[in-house]
Amino acid sequence: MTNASTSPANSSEVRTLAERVFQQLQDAIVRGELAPGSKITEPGLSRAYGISRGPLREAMRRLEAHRLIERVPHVGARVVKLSIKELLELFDVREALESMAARLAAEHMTAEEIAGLREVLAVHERQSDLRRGEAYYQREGDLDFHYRIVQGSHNRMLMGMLCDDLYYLVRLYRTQYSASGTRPQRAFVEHHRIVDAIEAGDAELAELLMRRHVSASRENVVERYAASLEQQPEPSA
Amino acid sequence: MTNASTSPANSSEVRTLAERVFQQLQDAIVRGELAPGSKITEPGLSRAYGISRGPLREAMRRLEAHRLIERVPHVGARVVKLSIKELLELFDVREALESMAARLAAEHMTAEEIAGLREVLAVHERQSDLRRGEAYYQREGDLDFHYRIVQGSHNRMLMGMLCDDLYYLVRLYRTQYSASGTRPQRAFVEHHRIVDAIEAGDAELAELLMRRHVSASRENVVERYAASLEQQPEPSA
DNA sequence: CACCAATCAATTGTCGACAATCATCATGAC
DNA sequence: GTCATGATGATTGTCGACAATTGATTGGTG
Repeated sequence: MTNASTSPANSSEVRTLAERVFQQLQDAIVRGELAPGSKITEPGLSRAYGISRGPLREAMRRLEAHRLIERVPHVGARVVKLSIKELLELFDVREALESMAARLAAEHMTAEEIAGLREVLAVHERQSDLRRGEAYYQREGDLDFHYRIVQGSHNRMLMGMLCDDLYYLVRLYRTQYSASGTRPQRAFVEHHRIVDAIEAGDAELAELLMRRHVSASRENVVERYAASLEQQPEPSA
Repeated sequence: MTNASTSPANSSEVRTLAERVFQQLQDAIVRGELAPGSKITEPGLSRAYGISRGPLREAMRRLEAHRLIERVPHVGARVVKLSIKELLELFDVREALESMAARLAAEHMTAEEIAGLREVLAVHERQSDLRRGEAYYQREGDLDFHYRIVQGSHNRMLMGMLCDDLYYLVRLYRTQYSASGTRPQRAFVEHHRIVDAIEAGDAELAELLMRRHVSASRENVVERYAASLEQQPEPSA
């Protein structure tokens, strides 16, 4: 369940129309149903979802705040299209925030939370054994892992930034660049070592390992991009 | 000018009503004109600013996204009131993001930007000499300093998070807790050392120094809070 | 006297319509 | 043929009104 959130109204009843259509749009964007860079128009979405423009505008404002769409006054809005530059920026921010999260998790995580974290890794491993090529569970499991560590930081501000904002961008990137299994086995051992450090209460080590983990993931993206450029050089736009 | 922002429409003409009232409200909250914790109502603000509820709701949505107000569906909104816990959370996030910003600044800052940074310190020093007790310029200068380093990171995502969101919360805290000169002289030498590291292109050192700098500021808050508790212990609420 | 329930006022959520602004396309001049 | 210019269509920004939900007040009861 990567859909967990820190916001109050979530899997429980969604009180307002704007809230519901926001979640629907968020999902549609992250899953790639709304193509990145495509223009979205208020009357169009209003008709598509059968609601008025009022709640829809509120939903779009929230999407803008979460950096999933970009708006220009009097012009319109389009779904974000992560450039390679922005993608690397995202990884730098993740490196900063997630390493801090790991450090705080090592200090504040409870025994139950650590047990749950180990369970995620176990499930993860089972699925990784069963279907090696199938990367979907791998990917969702990866986010689940990071999710739990952020939750373990017990820092609500950090949780909001990562779980409510950045992780949706990460998922968007994975669909946009159709990034399949991102170095599964290496990431796996790194995950284990991070949990070990957290369980040992070694904040500094947990922070360092998480930092390397995200950084390695970033380098992986750079390599993939360089390879894709070599194979199919894009025009010098 | 700490009012600079990364958003496109800024000091230039503000195109839309919602944008304008958003900035006005943001200013009013940060300056403490709207008391922390006070309830704000749509018809009330609508009358006060002489606009309809439509643009006002959009402005409030943006304020909510920036964590300056808290909304509950069907109930209402109130100005945020930073608890000591949330304040410390804010400092942890700042430590993570600003140390990363300093590191990136050491790698990417241009000669002109570094010169501008030194100029800020010089102005800062002059004012600090002139009026030692007067902390206002000190404070604004402090934010100016941090501002420029974040800009120097050349990471737009980082700039958005820190300059558009967190720094407004920092200013809100300073008015809310009426925090006067936060250890001016020590912070000053720390600033100088950070610039030295950036100018030398020593990313690791710049990161470490910024980290300590923010961490020390955090400890200062903890001490002040402990002292205030001692002097005037609050009920065990 | 304390506690619970129903009514009521106020606020929020939603809707449809009008005005302002912008992108497009066609027309004409150079 | 190319570029500037004006009309046109659509979209965004703004407004006022109605419906739904909440919190409080008032009245009654144990």
